Amino acid sequence: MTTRLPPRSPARPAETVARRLSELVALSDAEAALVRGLGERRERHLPGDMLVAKGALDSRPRFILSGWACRQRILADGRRQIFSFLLPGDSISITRRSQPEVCAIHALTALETGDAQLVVNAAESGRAPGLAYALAALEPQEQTLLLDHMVRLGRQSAYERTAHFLIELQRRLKVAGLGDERRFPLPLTQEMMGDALGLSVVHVNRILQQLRRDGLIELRSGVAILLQPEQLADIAEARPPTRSAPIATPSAGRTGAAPA
Amino acid sequence: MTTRLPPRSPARPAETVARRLSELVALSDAEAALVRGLGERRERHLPGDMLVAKGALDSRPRFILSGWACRQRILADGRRQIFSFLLPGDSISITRRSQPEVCAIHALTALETGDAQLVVNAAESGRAPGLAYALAALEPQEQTLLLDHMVRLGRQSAYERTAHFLIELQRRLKVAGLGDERRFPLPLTQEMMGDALGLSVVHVNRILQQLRRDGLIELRSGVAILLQPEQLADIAEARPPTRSAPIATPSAGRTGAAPA
DNA sequence: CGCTTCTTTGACGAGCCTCAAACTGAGTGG
DNA sequence: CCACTCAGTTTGAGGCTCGTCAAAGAAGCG
Repeated sequence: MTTRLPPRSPARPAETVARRLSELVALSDAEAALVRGLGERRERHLPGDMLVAKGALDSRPRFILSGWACRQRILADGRRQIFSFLLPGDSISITRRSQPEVCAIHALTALETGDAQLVVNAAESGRAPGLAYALAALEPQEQTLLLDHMVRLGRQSAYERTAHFLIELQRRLKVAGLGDERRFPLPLTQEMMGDALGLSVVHVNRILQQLRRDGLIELRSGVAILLQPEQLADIAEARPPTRSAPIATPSAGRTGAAPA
Repeated sequence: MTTRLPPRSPARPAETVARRLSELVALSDAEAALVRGLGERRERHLPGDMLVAKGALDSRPRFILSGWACRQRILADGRRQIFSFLLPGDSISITRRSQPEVCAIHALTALETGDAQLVVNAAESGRAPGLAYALAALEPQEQTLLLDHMVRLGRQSAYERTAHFLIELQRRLKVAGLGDERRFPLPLTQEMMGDALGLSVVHVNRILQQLRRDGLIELRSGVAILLQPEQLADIAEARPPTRSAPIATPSAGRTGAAPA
C-alpha cells in the first residue's frame, strides 16, 4: 500500500490553475472556460530545462499545469540561490513581463505549462474583469512569498527556516488542490532545498532528521507529511494563511477592471 | 577639515529625483518641470516614523527628496529583517500601490518626501510618455535589488555580503547625485546594517574592521569611502552596474506609452 | 556634565560548513 | 538476474563563522 499522491490529472490539465484563481475571485463561467483552455496549448519540459532565460525581455505568459520550477541565480563559483519555487497553478511571465536580469526560471521536475496568452488578452481587453482582478492579485502574492523567504534567510535558524518552508509549501499546494492539511508532494532533493534555504546539503539533511526525531514531520518517496502543523507553525512563526485580495474589494457582481 | 558631504540641496529639492529618472529615459522639459514640482508639496518625517503601514492598501505615491528609509518586517520576538533601503530619489508606493502584508516602510533618518500624485497622473494620462516609461522602469530595478539582497543573505559570507552591500549603496547614491565613485554618505548604524544583512551588530562591527584593515574601505562620521572599489567588487562578485531599460527600447522622440 | 546611543573589544559557545565515506535506491546493461 | 553506475541520502569528525553575553570606550546632546 503505497502512499502516493496522484501524479497529475490528465483529464483536466488546467484544473489546478482554475482552483488557484478561484481562491482570489469568483470567475464567471466564460472566464472559467477561458482558463480551462490553457490545457489546449500545452508544452512539455524536462528537469533542468530553462523556461525563461535571465533578463529575458518578453517571454510568453504561461501557467504551470504540472511539475515544479524555480527562479534562481547561479554565482560564478557555482553557488546557487533559489529565489522561489513555482508550483502547479503558478504563473510565469504574467505578473512580471520581463525577468529581472540574472534571474532565470528552470524546471526542477518534468513539467507541463499552458499558454496563457488568450487569458491575458481577455483580462487586458476588459472582457474578463474577474480574470483581470485575479491576475493582478497574483503579483502581491508572489511578492509576499519573496519577502517571507527573505526573512527566513536573514533572520531564522535552519530549524525555523525549514519548518517555515514546509508550511509554506503545504499551504500553497493545498490551494492548488494538491495535498491536504498534512500531506503534500515534495519532489525536491535536499540539495534544492539547501539552495533555497541558504544551507548546505548536509545541514538540510540533519535538520530534516531533527524534525523527524521531534515528531513534527515525515518524509518519504516524494511525499511530505506535517505531523503537527500547529506546533510547526509556532516554531516557524508562520502567520495565518493570510487571505489575499490586496488590490481592491471585488464588489459583488460586476467587478470593475483592475486599476491601471 | 571635516569631510562632510552636502547634507541636502535646499535650493532644488527634487533634483535628486530628476537625476534618477533621467538615468532611465530622457525627459522632456515639461516632464522635468513636473518632476521638479515634487518640491512644492513636501512632507517631513522624523527617524522612526512609519511612512507606510504594513499591508496598507493604497498609500499616496511619493518620492524621497532627502534622507533614508527602509522596508522591513519585525518578528514577534523582536528580530528585524530590513528588505531594502530607500534612498533620496527612490519612490514610495509607485511601483507597487499596495504594500505586501507585513512589510512596512520606516524612516531611518530625518526625511523629506514629495507628493508624486501629479507626476503619476501625468504618466497615466498619456501626456507624459517619458515619465510613464521611467516610472514603469523603476519596478524591475527594485526587484533586481531585492534579488541581489536575497543572494547576499542566502549565499554569501558576511565579508562578501558587506562588500556587496557597500558597493550597491555607492552605485545607487552616485546615480542620485550623492557621492562619487568612492565616497558616499552612510547614515546607518551598524545595527541597521546588521538587520539588513542578517548579521549581529557585533559581527557587523568586526567585518567592517576587517574591511578597514584590508585597506578596502574607510568609515567615519556618516561617510563611507571605498578605497579599492574594483577589488571590493571582486570580493562581492558584484556585477557591472547593469544599465536598466528592461521594459522596451524607448524609441527616440515620441515614445509609446508603457505596455499595460 | 550626565545621559543615551553607538561603537568597539574580549571570551566563549553554538550553528553551520567542509571533507570524507558509507549507504540506499533506481536504473542500465551484460 | 546480477553487477555496475549514478544520483541522492545519511553519518562522522573537525573546524571556521558567526552569535551571545558582558563591559568598556566614544560620541552626540540637553
